[in-house]
This record gives sequence, structure tokens and C-alpha cells, in this order.
Amino acid sequence: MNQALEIYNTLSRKKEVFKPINAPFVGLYVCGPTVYSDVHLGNCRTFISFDLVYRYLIHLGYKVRYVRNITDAGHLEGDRDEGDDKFAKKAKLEQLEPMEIVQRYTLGFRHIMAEFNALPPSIEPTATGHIVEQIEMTKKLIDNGYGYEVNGTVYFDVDKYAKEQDYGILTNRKLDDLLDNSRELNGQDEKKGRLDFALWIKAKPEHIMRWPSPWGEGFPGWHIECSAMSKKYLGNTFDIHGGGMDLAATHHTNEIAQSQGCNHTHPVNFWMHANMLTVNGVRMSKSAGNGFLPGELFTGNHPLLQKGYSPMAVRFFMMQTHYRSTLDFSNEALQASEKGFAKLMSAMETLNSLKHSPKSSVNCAELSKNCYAAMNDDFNSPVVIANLFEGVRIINSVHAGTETLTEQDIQLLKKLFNDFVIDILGLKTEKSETSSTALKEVMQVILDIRADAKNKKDFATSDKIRDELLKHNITIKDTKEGTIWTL
RNA sequence: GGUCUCGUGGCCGAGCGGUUAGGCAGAGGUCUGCAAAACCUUGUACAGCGGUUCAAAUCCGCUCGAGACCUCCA
Repeated sequence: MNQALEIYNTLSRKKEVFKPINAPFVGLYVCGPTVYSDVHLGNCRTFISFDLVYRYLIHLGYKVRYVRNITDAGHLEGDRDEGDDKFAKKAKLEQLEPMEIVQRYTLGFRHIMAEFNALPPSIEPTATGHIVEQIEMTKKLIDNGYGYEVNGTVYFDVDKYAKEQDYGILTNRKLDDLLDNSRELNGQDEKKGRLDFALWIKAKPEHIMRWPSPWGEGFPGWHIECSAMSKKYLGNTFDIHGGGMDLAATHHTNEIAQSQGCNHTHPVNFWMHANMLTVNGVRMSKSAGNGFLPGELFTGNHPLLQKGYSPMAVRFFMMQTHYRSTLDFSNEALQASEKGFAKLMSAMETLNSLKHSPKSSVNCAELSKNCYAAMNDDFNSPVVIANLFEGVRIINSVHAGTETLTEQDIQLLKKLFNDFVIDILGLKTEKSETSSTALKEVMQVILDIRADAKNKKDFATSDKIRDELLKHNITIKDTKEGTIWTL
């Protein structure tokens, strides 16, 4: 690895060499889910993308503090600081405490992420656990002149902020354009400017989730939690902030304004945004109703799905697309990935039984170099995979006897595959129904009978055994080293 | 309307000035009793039209088409 890691920075709209503020430490913040319903598959793609980032940074030797929040309060139905609280609404619907909703979907979320083999973050702070920090930040913003209170609700003064700073810096938007495209204030509005957003919201009498504050009982606005928690755990300026692309224009723009307004410094060096997941070319979204849940994807229990796809096959599918490209789900694409993934993992197994030769007929060092070059180029996992498949070809060729490898090169390949497939891409072999010893013994008996039949040229019997077993998803392969079976 | 992406062979998907991306599917071959797996060989690809250049999928302009954000979503 002789070149540096380059990361595409949304802020500058180009790739920049990654330099941590305080190496070997790296601060990484990713906007987490709002836990009022089952995790959306699109969320999963974002978190899996950042899992790749996290894993690669660790692989490079950085000490990463990865913070991903859980939004369990303060997220309203509309972003106009009105409408129902999402948790309260769902709680009412299911006749539960809001915190029961939070608990249920937090556990569900963690379960799904574990299925995808995503490493848990170092810290997973909740909004409700950081009310004090959010109030403090709001106070500071008022003190600094960027916040104002109206009837128990505190707003951020975008107009004032925009006079001193570039409010639309992240998405390259001009204030006038933003104003042109935002809704007119009507007589009922409390805010001064139409771009102003709430830092703290006064609780209506019926509101269950509420906390005392200098402005009366209420709850925090959505954007302030990320500013408050990233500041608390990563400091006023940290290395990388990630999230889905849809968050850039509003949520992250406001986050920057809040942090800048509070700390007088831009909070983040590298802004990274993962692209959307689409179905038939259209963004999969909660409101469009064109999506399926991760669980449905695994079981295939959805009209859009022909069959179920395992978490690892899906993860591999995601890794075959760059995180900044949209990823389109289709059965055809999923099935292609499923087979490719199986091929990759089976080659990894073959690698363990490879015989070495006095000299190598292929260049393995080149492969390793290419893999690092790809990752260093803004985490280009598709190119990593292309190179790994060159490795697969080599492994299978050596196994077939058409290429040779030295003992040293075999070790190098083992390390390469372990580093990239397991550690960095985060893929793992899927255990097929932990075959019991009893099953193994039975299979051995059956295979012995079949071998006898074959020796006697009784192919009717041997083929019958093979065909019948296949019906029960047991595949038989006759290799030079004998017959093997897989479930 | 504004701010941006993107249009690559049957499908998915990299590349972003000169060299085979890769996977899946298809075709032919080797191996096998037959399969399976594997290996070898194999593809009229770069939306269209102009321009820059010795050289363009890759840069510039226009046209057509798709999508995202600007309104809750990662």
C-alpha cells in the first residue's frame, strides 16, 4: 500500500486525501435510524456502506471511535416543527408506551444489522439520553444570538446565520434559491424566517414525551441531537460524518449551522453520503410503499421477490456497487450476486487445501496491491471484488493443475482473502444447518453405497441416489479426491 | 422552476484521455459413465449529434431520456 486513502468529500465535491485530525485516532459519526418502525432496507444499505468504511479504517490501523445515534425522540411527522411525534403516534396505534416502541425497534434494528454482519458502533447514544446536552447547546445558541424563543419553542435564526456563514455550503445552494423554494410563512407561524427550524419544541398538553427546560416543558428538535452528541463524543471538529444522501440538504445543513453557531468552527472535515437504494429505478422509500423489509428479503415473503436471499448474499450484492451509486434491487441481479458470492466463498475453502509448487506461475503481489489501490480510491469495493475474482481464478486453476503457486504465495493469498473478504468486506461463510455428526455418518453410509454401485457400473442406482438427495438440497460432486456433498 | 447526479454489451456493475474490469446469463471445448463443479476459448458495450485532441466511453457544448434533493425517510 503505497498510496494514501482518498475520500470523496461532499463539502468540496471531490476526492481528498484523508488525514485524521489526531492520528491514529479517527472520529466517525453516522446518523442512525429513527426507531419508530422496522428498519428500512435503505437504512441498512447506508449502515453497511459505513460498516465498510469503519472496517477499512480499522484495517489500516486507525483507532476509530464510531458513533451512531439512535433517534428515539423529537422526530416529528413533518419537518415544519408541527404534526405528531412519530413515537407518540405509533404508540397510540399499538397501545404501548413510546419507550416500548423505542425498545422494540431498537432491538429489531440491532438484530438485522447483526444479520448483515455489521460491526456495532463504539457508542450508540440515544436522543432521550442526551436531553441535557441538547438543552445546553440550545442555550448556547441563544446566547450566541442564533436562537430565539417564541412561546416555549426555540428556533434557529437562519437569516442571521446566513449573513455570517454560508448556510447552503454542503449542497452548494444559495440562500435566495432556498428561500424561493420554501413555503411562505402564514399568520400562525411563530418563526421569523421561513428557513428557521426548531431547536426545542414546546410540548402540547397531550404530548407524552416531555422534559423540563428553561423554556418550559418540551422536547428537542430533530437536528440538534446529532450536533449535541457528536460534540460530546467526538469534539467540536471531527474527521468523518456520514449519512444517506437524502439527509444532506436539510438535516446535515442544519447540523452544520448549529455546530458552527455554537462552537464557532465547522464541525466536520469529511462529509460522506451514501446513495439511495432503488427498486425498478425508483427510490425505495417508506412513503412510496415500494419496499420490502430486510426480513422479507431474507425469507422471500414479498410479492416483489421470487425467493429469499441470505443476508451475506445481499451484503455481497451491496458491496458489488460503489456506495455513491444508486443500487437497484431486482431478482435477476440478486441471483447473479448469490451465485458469485457462493463461488467466492467456495474458492476460499479450496484455498485451504491447495498444494504448493517450487515456483509460482502467477503474480499474487499484484493482486494485493490492486485491492489496496481500490479501497484507497474512495472505498471502491466493486473493484476489490473484481480483483478477488482474479484470485478465485488463480485458486481454482492451481487446484485444477493449470497454474502453480509457491508455499509463500499461497500464504499471501490466504492473508489477502482473509483481510479483504472477511475483515474488510465483512463477508462470512453461512453455516448450512450445522450438520450434526449423525447426519455426517448417515451421509458417509449413503456415499459408500453409491461408490459401490458406481464400481459395479450400476449407474441407475448411483444416479438415483444423487437425484434423490438433490431433491432435499444435498448436492453431490465427484471429484478426483473422492465424492463430496454440500447442503 | 432551482441544485445535482446518471445514461456502459442479455442483466448487474467498475472504469473517467491511449492498456482485458469483474460477476451472472449465453455459445464452443476439456474433464466425467452421465452430471455437477472447475478450467480454456468466445461478445456488433459505452444514449444521440457536434467539437477539442495524434488519440474520447473518459474532456467541452447541445439534444433526448432516467433519477435524487428542494416536503417525512438512510
